[in-house]
Amino acid sequence: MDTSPQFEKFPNPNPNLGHQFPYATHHQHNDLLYFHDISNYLMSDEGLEGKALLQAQGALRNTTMSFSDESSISTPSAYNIKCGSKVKKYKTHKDFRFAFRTKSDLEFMDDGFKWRKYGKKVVKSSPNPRNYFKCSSGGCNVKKRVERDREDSSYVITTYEGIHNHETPTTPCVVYCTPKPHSLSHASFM
DNA sequence: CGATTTTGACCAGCGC
DNA sequence: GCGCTGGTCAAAATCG
Repeated sequence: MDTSPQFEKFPNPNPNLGHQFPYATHHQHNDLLYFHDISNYLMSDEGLEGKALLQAQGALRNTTMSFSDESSISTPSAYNIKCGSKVKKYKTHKDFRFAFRTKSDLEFMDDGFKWRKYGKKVVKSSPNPRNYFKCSSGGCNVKKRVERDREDSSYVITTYEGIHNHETPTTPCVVYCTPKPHSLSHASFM
């Protein structure tokens, strides 16, 4: 199952993959929303649109996402993430962070947005270097960090910080999926 | 030649 | 206050 499945294309007609994703939890210590098993569902090499990605992920089982200010969907004034029975409110888009873990040979996956790399750092918590990106769209302050899983370097951990205030520059949202045996190295996240 | 990446330096936060 | 650590800056190098 691990033989380069990320290029095996299974176009998903429905971006709201909700029930197919296992679950999401909050990281207790840094308030990070973690989508544990998205590694079962691999991203398109054509890109994944940001808000659609969030919405698809927000449709994870037991997880819903809503914008409290419906009049301003592109730059909502607040965000609510429901994860199981817990609801986390984010005051600003800058507060909003989430991470997911994806099995991939590719170091950096194309999510449909244009990113500018601004740093690379070897951190003590991992033998693999962490890469820092900013959205290169003017006025958009979304950042992401990309690093390989310290316990299994065939996985890439991507952390997004903030929500884009613009549309994706490329054609969005086809999610390819290949089931793989469950393995969760972040069991401590609850 | 402009955009992007690389990489060492710098800075801020935190614990001791 | 000091040292450690993670995050960011910015000049130089590289790329398209």
